[in-house]
Amino acid sequence: MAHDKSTLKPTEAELTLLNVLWKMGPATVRQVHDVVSSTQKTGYTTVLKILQIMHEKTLVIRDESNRAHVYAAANSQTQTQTSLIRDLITKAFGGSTSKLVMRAIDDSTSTEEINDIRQLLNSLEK
Amino acid sequence: MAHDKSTLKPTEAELTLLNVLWKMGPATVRQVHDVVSSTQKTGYTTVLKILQIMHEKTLVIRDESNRAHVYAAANSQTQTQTSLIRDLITKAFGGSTSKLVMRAIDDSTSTEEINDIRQLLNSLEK
DNA sequence: GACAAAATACGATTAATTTCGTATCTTGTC
DNA sequence: GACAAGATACGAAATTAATCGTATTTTGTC
Repeated sequence: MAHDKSTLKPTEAELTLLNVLWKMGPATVRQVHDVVSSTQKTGYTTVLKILQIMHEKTLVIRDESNRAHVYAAANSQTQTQTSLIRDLITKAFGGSTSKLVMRAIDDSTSTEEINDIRQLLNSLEK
Repeated sequence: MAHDKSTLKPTEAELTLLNVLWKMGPATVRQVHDVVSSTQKTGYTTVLKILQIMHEKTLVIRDESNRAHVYAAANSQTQTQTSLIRDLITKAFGGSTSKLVMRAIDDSTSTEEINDIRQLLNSLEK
């Protein structure tokens, strides 16, 4: 089936690069590679190729005015997170947000996290 | 990198079949296919093959004592949901459960869901 | 303007996933 | 025990994802 462009889900490798771009802001291939390769052993041209593919998919935008192209995430981290979690809720939680939240919280969740969540709920109008 | 068997993440097609098995309990290929094909156009042997692959990966167990093998999910729905959500929290939310919960709840979340989540938080010991 | 450094483009390979056609096996019925 | 129905096994094609080597292009410096 053809994919809906607006809700295109990044692959794992793509998400890794998006995380770098969200953190650093617009960056060249070299800058992205420097960050990524500090954690994983990934070749420079691999990062380049994935960014090029992401550009075709419009997951990133590209400024070509300089020799080293500058890439930036096309969608905000928030938008992407929302899309990913909606997808998971649909496919693994029968569409129930509350079931997902129940599973998300477990013994390893810190008191701070729990309190943050409580505050969030308090701030809701509903 | 080699994959850790215990936290093996089902693919999308595999998750679809697991959802059926969790709902129906142990079932034959035919039974699973009947359910799946009511929603999607998927061939019988495709379902068979995926279940066989899942068996190799130990995502399902198989009772071969009858001619039509009976498949069952190897892990509970709860375990799998927990594993999927942990994975997403790590890869898309920088490890923060509260950030994930913030994104999970949006305008489309019903009052009932919100109240369920409130009750969950109230029932926590923390 | 030649050279070197450093960038992109391109193509090919490998691996994983999904799909399904065909072959084969099993078993109840006559 | 032959047949047919219906099951599994097997192999291969099609797709998507991930990787990287090599070729080519760009540009600052001498």
